[in-house]
Amino acid sequence: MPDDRTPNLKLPTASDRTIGRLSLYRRMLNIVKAEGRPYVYSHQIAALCGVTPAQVRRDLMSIGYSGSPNRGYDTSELLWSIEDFLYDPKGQNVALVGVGNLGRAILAYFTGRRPRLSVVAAFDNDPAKHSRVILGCRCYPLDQIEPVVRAQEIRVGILTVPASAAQLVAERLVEAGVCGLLNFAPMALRLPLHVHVEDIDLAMSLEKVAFFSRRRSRPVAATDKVAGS
Amino acid sequence: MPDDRTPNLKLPTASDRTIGRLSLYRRMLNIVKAEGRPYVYSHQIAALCGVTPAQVRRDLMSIGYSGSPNRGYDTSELLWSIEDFLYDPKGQNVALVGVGNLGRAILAYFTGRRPRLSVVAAFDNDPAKHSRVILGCRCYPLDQIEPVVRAQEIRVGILTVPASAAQLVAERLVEAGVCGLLNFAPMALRLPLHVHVEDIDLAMSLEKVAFFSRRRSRPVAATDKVAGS
DNA sequence: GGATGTGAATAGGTTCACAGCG
DNA sequence: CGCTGTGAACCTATTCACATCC
Repeated sequence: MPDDRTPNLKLPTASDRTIGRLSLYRRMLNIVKAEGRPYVYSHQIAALCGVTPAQVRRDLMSIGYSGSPNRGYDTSELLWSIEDFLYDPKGQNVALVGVGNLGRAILAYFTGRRPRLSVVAAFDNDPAKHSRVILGCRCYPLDQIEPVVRAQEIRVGILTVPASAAQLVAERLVEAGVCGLLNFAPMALRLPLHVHVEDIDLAMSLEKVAFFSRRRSRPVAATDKVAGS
Repeated sequence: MPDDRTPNLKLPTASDRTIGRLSLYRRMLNIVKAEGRPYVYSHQIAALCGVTPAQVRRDLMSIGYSGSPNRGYDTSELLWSIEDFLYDPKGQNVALVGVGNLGRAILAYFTGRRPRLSVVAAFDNDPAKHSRVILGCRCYPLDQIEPVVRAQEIRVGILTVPASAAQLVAERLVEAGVCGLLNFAPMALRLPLHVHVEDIDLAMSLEKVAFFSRRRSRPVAATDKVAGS
């Protein structure tokens, strides 16, 4: 029995994959805009992102933005439209747990880069790191997760702790109000359904590449076809 | 017109997703084995990996390993079977290009960890890093890519360079014989079809998490359901 | 003419459900 | 019984193809 008391405003429903590509389009549109081009066609976006033009149009359909049949999409308007869809107008605070090699690299990668989504707190159980500011980010002991996450209204967490600690730390974050996790620990987290987990498994990815590199035929001719649309 | 001169041995065909999960199963089976359990059921593997039992059986089917209906799978045999399928018996050498924060973290992550798949060379255009051994890995200037990759028969590359350099570096690697790339640069690489590229886009992943964390309803009751099979 | 927007067709991956077996 | 192996159903994502518009 479908619930038809859905609000009138047709809230767009985009799949996981679509969200990822929208993030990509956004980045590429920034480049297009920087080049001073006021309009783009779907096939141009597609080429930049390595997808098909139909895919681009389908994705843009899902956020309800329409282009003009003969000029394509208005670069600035489309960019604004995607940002409006993807981002929280107030911005979102992020916490990172596990300030090891990977944690530091991730911190460096995100620090100061994006205003709408900033890593505002780091946690580690190494006392040598506490109270220090690492890459523009205050570092706290693990038992400060609860108060800090609550105080800064952090809803997104990045997990760069060893697999053995991941489940426990994740639960603490969720307990404190986090409902989205970017998990680098090679472990399947068991968490409440309302929490969205995105896994990045470096070892798995490398093994996949290694596997498929073995399967690929060696280059046959000097003039190989080129991948992408 | 299908080519039916396929060799008789039914070479297993596994999809991209399946390869990723096999890598996961392998890791979990190592744990199961370390616990001294000689047999596992598909539902146990499934629980450890956060997938469904049917999925596990399907995946194992694709590598042609069979279990026993009442004891499940022989842990050691299955482990061996997966490793035999995933890994090159001779081992594979890997090169990393871009020894920045992320590059170093990745190096630290993989160094000495896995015998069948080792990062044996790093490249960077910062002269301060040349000829040094960073995390057990010799660092060369970029113009040494060709000779080093050829000499060590490297077929897999890890790209941790800025987006602006990614395409060029990737082409050089491929030119030297690389046919699998783990790409951390936020850019769609345009490469010959025989090259397998696995993209890890950190910014995109974080944006996805942030997006879905906004959509998720806050916890309603104290006793939430738990995700996973 | 060449673009967009979109229903319909296709491809691909996951789950169901059940036969078969120990 | 409860497990495995697997055809078939299902569901999701992508692509095709074409009506439509400037």
